[in-house]
Amino acid sequence: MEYKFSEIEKRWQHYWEKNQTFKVKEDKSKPKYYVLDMFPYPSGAGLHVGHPLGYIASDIYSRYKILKGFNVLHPMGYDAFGLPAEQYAIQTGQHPAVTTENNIRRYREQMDKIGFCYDWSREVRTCDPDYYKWTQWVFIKLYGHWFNKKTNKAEPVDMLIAEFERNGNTAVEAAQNECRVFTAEEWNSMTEKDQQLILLNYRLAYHADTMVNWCPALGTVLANDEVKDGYSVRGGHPVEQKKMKQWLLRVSAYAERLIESLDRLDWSDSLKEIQKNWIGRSVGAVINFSLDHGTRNNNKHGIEVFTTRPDTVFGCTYMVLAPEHELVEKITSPELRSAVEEYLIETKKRTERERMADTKTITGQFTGAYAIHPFSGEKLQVWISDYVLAGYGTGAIMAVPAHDSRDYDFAKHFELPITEVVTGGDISQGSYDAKEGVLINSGFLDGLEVQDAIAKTITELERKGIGYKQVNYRLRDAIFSRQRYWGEPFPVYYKDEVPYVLDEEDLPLVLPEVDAYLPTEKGEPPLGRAKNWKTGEGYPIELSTMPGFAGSSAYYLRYMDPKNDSELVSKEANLYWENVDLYIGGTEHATGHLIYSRFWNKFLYDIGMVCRDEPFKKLINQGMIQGRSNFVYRIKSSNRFVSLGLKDDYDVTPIHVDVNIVNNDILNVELFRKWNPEYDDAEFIFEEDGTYRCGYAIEKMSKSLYNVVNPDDIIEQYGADTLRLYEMFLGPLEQSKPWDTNGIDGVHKFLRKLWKLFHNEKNEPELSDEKPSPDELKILHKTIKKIEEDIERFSFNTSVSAFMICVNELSSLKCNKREILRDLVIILSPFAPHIAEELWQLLGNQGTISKTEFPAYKSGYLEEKTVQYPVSFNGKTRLKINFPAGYDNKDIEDELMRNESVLKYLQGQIPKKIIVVQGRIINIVTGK
RNA sequence: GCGGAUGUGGCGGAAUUGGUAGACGCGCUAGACUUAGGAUCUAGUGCCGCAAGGCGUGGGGGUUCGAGUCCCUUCAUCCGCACCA
Repeated sequence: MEYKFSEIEKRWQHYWEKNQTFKVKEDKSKPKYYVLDMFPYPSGAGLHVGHPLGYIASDIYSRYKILKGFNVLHPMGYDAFGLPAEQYAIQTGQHPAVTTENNIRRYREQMDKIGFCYDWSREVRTCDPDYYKWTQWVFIKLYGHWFNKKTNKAEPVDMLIAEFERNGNTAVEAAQNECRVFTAEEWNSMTEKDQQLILLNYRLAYHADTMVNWCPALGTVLANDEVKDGYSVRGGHPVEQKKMKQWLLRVSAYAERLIESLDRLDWSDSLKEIQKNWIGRSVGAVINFSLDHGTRNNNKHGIEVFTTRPDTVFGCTYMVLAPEHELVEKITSPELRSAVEEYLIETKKRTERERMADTKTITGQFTGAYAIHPFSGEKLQVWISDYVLAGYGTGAIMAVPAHDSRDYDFAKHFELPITEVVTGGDISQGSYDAKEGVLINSGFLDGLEVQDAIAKTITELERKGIGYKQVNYRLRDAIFSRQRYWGEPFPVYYKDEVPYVLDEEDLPLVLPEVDAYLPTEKGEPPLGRAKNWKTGEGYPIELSTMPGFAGSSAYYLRYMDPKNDSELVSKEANLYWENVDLYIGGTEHATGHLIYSRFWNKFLYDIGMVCRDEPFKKLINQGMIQGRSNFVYRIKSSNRFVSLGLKDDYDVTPIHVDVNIVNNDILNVELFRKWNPEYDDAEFIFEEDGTYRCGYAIEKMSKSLYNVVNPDDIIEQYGADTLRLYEMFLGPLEQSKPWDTNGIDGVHKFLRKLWKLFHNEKNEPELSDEKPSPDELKILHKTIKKIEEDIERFSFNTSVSAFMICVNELSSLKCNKREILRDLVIILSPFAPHIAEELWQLLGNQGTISKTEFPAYKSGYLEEKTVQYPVSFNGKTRLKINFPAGYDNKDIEDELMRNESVLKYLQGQIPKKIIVVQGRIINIVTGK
C-alpha cells in the first residue's frame, strides 16, 4: 500500500473525535500541565500558513507531555468580539454575530485538518453570553474594589466606606484620582450622590473625564497600546486627543507589582524588557518650588516638579511647565499674557502626531513668572514649552541644562544660563547626562558622588518639608470604553448621572439588537439605538461596550471550568490547573493583552478567586512567517516580460506575481496568462534554457503581495503531517523566517521513506520480529535522546533533522524490525500524529498511540568500543585516528608519536604540548 | 537617542558546556531507470586552486593549545520605546 496521507489523516481525525481521545478531566493521580495558545481573532480571510506555527509547536509539546505521563490541558477558543466584524457589518448590514460564526466555522475546519489535540469540549468564545457574563462579573468586582497602598492589594469598597464613616479619608493611602480631604462628619453629611462621586475616585474600575485617543474614522476611543505613531493599530486611521468621560481600569495601581514579579517569569528577556519600558518605572523626587513674591498668585501656589536627578538641583537655572498645566493661566504676567496665549493656540494646533514627528524644532514662551530656588534662593524664570508633557510626572520640570540634553538644547536656543554641577563632561559642547561624577557648585552637596548626592538631597528636601522621594510610572490607566456595538455591554446604569453596577444575579447583560451599527444622530454609540436599553426601574444603561482586551484577560481561567454557571472558575478546578505552564503566541500582545491579563489575574488573586498571582509561567513568542514574493519584469510601456537573468538589459518594472503559479522561481507561463486577462497576450523573453525565471523578495505575507500560502492547499497536496513537520523544519520557533513551499518536498520524502521501512518493494507491509542489532539500537537510542532534549528546549527544527537522519540510517540498514520501529513511531507521534497512528496499528497495536509511553533512552546502547579523534596541529584539523575507548591521555600520546601520519605532519619537529580532551579532540602544539 | 534581537554556502538553517564549521533539507551538477518527468535511485556540491595547499561564520582587534561560541570595537538589518524629566 502506498502512503495515502489524505485517507490516513481523515481516518485518525475522525477516530480522535469519536473516541474523545483528548478530552481531559482533573485527575489528581497525574501531574498537570497546562499548554495554552493565544486564541485567534477569527478574521474573514481564514488562516494562512503563518498562523498555525505556534499551534503546531504547542501541539507537539502537549502530545509529548501526555506521553510523559502528564494530564495535559490544551484548549482552544476564539477572541470573537472586535472591530473588523463590526466594520464589515456596517458595510454589509450583516449582523456581526453571523459573520463571526461563519469565520469561526472556517477557522475550526482549517484547524481540524491539521490534527491538533485540543479538548474542544472546553472551547470558549468571548462573544458568548455564558462567557461574557464572567467578563462583566470581573468588571463589577473591579468597581467594587479599591487599591490600598498600605497592604499593597485590592480591598472591598465597603471597607473603605466604613473607614470614611469613622475617620474620613485623611489616613487612607490609596491608588486614586485627586480627591479633596474630608472628615468623618463631612462624609456622613454628604448626599448619596456626592459620596458616590467621591468613591469613583477610588474604585479600580472608575468613570472619569480624561484625555483619550479618539479615532474619528472608527468612531471610538482607543487604549494607548491600540495606537501607534498617532494612527490606530487596526485600520491605520488617524487618532486625535480629546477629553471625554470614560470608564478606566486602574492598572497603574499594580505598576509596581507588575514590574516586580516579571523577574520570576520564564519569559524572553526582550519581552520582559518591552513590558518594563511600557510600565516605565523611574525613581526620583518631587520638589516644590515656591513662586517669587513678584509673581501673580504667589501665595497660593508653588510649582511641583518630578525629577530623577535631585542631585542636580543646584544646576536648575529655569523651570518649564507643560502648556496644559493649570498654573499657566494663574501665574502669567499681564505683559506676557498675549504672547503666552498665542503660544498656547499654536501648540494646540499641532496634533499629537506632529509633536512626535517633529522633536527638533524648539519652541517655548516665557510666562513672566519667577520661581525661587529652594536652596540658593535665586530667581528662576518660568517658561512653558511642549517639550514638557502634561501627562507625565507633575507636568512641570526643573530645567538642568548642564545635565539634560533637552534642557540644554532649550537653554541654548533661548539663551538661558547653564550651570555645571557634576564633573565629567564639557558643558561648552553639550550636556553631561551620565550619573557619574562629583558634585560642584552645589553648596552642601559639593564633593559628593552622584548617588550619595541624590540621597542627601532627598534627606534635605524632607527635612525642609519641600519635597520627598517618589517613584513614577509611565503606565497609564487603561481606557475601557469603546463607542462601538460588537463588544461586552457594561453592567452599568445611571441614576441621576451617577453610575451604579448591576447585581451579579442580573448577569449576563445581553448585547441588545440594533437597527444599524452606527452612532445615533445625537452622536451616541450604537447601543443608543437599542430599544428599552434600561433597567427594570427605568434607569438608562451604559451605551459604550468593552474593548477587545476585556474578553481575553481571563480566558485562560475559564478553560479550566468552561461550563460553570455559578463561578468564573471553581476552587477545585483552579487549585488543580493553577495557571498556564506554557503560553505560546505572537509578540504583538506584549504591551496589551499580556499587561492586562496579568493585571486582571493579580486582582483576582487579591480577592481570593485564583491561587496564583501570575497567569503565564513560561511564555514563548513564535516568530513571524514571512512571505516569499515572486516578481516578473515587464518592459516599460509594453506587454513583454523579460526573465530575471536578462532584465538588466531592459528598462523594466517589477510586478508581483502570484506565488502559486511559480515553481522554484520558474513561472508557469500558461497559468500566468490566465491569472490576469491583461496578460493574456503577453510576450516573454526567456532564459537560454527556455524558462522564465522570476525574482523574489522576502516580505510580509499579505494578499496584496500575492504571496499568501493557504494551509488547506498544502494539506491537500502533501498532507497535514508534512505541513506540521515543514513548519517546524523551517527554523527556530522564535525566529522570523520566510515560507518557501519549494522546500517542502524534503520532509514529504522523509515521511515516504519512513513508510517504506514498514513495506517491501511491492508496497506490502512487511515487518520483522528479529532482535535488533547493536547498530540499530544505537541509531534508535541516539534519536530518542536527541528528540527528548530538543523538545524540552523547543528546538523542533533540529528534531525533524534528527528524525531524517534516523530514517536515512535505518533505511541503509534496511531495518524493518518491530522493536526498533515501535519506539521510533512513538517519538515521532507528537510531530506527525496521523502517520504515527497508522503505523502504530500496522505494528499490531490496538487503540491510539497518543496515550502510550515515551520510550526511555538507554545510554548503554550508545557506548562505543573505539573513539574517533580528530587530530589537529596548532588548532588545524589534519587527520582522524581511532583509539580504544579505554585509552587514557598517556596511551594516546604514546601511540600518536608512533603514528606515521602524525610524524609526517610533524616534519621532525618535537611537539611542545599535546592536548587530549577525552572523547573529543587531540591538539598537537608545535613551536613556531 | 535609549533598550532588545539577529548577522554562518545560491537558499532555510545545524554546531546544546570554548573542542572535526556548514548536520538536515532545498536548489544545483553529473549519471541510472524511463515514451515522458514537477517521479524514483546513485554520486558530487563552502570559496579559490589542475593539484599540493590556502582562505573561510558581517568588518577590525584581543584572550586561548583551540573561538561561530568569550572580551573590546565597528558596521548592517529587524523589533520595541521615544521630548517620560
